Amino acid sequence: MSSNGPKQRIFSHLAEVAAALAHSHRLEILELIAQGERCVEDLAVRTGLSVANTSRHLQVLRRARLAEPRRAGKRMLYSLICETEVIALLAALSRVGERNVAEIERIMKTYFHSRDALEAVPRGVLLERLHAGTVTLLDVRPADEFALGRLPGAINIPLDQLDAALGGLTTDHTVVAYCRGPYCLLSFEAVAKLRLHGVEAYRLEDGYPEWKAAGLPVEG
Amino acid sequence: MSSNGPKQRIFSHLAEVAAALAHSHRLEILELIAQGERCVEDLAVRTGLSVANTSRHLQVLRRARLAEPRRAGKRMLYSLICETEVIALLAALSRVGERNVAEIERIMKTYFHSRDALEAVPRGVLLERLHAGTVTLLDVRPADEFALGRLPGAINIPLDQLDAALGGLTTDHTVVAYCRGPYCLLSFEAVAKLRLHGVEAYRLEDGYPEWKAAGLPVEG
DNA sequence: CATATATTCAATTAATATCGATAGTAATAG
DNA sequence: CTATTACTATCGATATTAATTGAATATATG
Repeated sequence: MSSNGPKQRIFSHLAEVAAALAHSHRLEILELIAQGERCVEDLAVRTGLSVANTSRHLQVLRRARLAEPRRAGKRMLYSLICETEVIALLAALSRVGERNVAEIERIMKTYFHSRDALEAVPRGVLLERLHAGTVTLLDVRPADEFALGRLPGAINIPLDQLDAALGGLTTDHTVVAYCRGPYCLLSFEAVAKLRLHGVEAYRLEDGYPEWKAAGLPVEG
Repeated sequence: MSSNGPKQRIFSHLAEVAAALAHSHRLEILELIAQGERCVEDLAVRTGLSVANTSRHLQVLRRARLAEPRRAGKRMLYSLICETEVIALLAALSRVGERNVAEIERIMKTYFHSRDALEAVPRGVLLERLHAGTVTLLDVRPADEFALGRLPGAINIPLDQLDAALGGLTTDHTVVAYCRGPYCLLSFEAVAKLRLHGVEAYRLEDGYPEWKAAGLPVEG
């Protein structure tokens, strides 16, 4: 805790919010609930953490007022509070991290042998092309996340079903793939697969939560 | 540290950046060096921390690549890296904190019995009124911070000299006061003093670093 | 070399993450 | 209505990590 001035006390409160972001598991949880509300066990399974640990992390997010549960029967469904602001904060963190921590760039480049090749389409460009009808919009997240909310007109082929679907896919259109957010790898891999099959494919820069936070229309 | 996927590793890096923000002393240090570069001892004096502790905190900021020193003789002068992004991150943190942590509002209201009365002037409005020449711009930070950089046309009367200066102050103009940033209390107190003396005074919302980060012109 | 300044070290204290077990709390089966 | 089931939260214990201080070390100046 703190001390004298009101300034110190305010900084302490802001520091608590930052502390809630200061753990990779919590960032992962935030990315997940940014897709839509999720119960504790669900989050535990997806993150590979124990339920007790997941619950503990959720309490931390709750105390920092970043996330909030509502009861639905036996479950507690967690979601972001003030989605727009929280997502903006995560985006600002990513931007600083990306610019400052060269390691992040390195990981991206190592893992995907050519991140540059997997060009990102900005939201504005996608909007135009959706209007013009010159693009197929592909959501490669798991089906249940798709069900919780999606970009308008998107079709859902989860990444693990993409290979199977590629056979029957007719592609006179360019494909734009999206997933959970800037560090979700699903869309990267999807674009790589699509290109191997000769499809002209691109990633949407950012993912569903950022789209929604930008006030753009969503379905679901 | 972490584990398997590249995603986990990226989140770990972002978490390190967040961890660097997760301490009130470091937030205070960041606010100070956002005014301009500062040596370690200087920061220690201003924050009331020991030099060793200040240095330690600066190393944390350095590792997170939020701040960076340059040598100047015997001193190491620290400043922000990528000012614009870092200030945007701090602003996003403040916005979430302010909206989510009701306590912050409460502190502001308790300390200043009427925060609302101390209306904040947005940057755009100030720009217009500066152009029109209908406003006196007052920088109430310490003289050395003023020397490091300031808004164009501002006059400097540090808060602790304001009472003395009030006698000789002729005020046919509205006064807009600014200081270090949204949680710096100097401008609040200045506006309160000015109003007691019958001057029509307002605070600039945010402070010098945010002005500079917005790409607006500065002097110095 | 003596001085001023900054960093690092060693040691203490405090906070956080994690796990396994236990204790709520709400739906539902009887 | 009660007992059971299915989740979630909390507690106690341990391991890890962070903050702070005072002393020691390093780095530049003159």
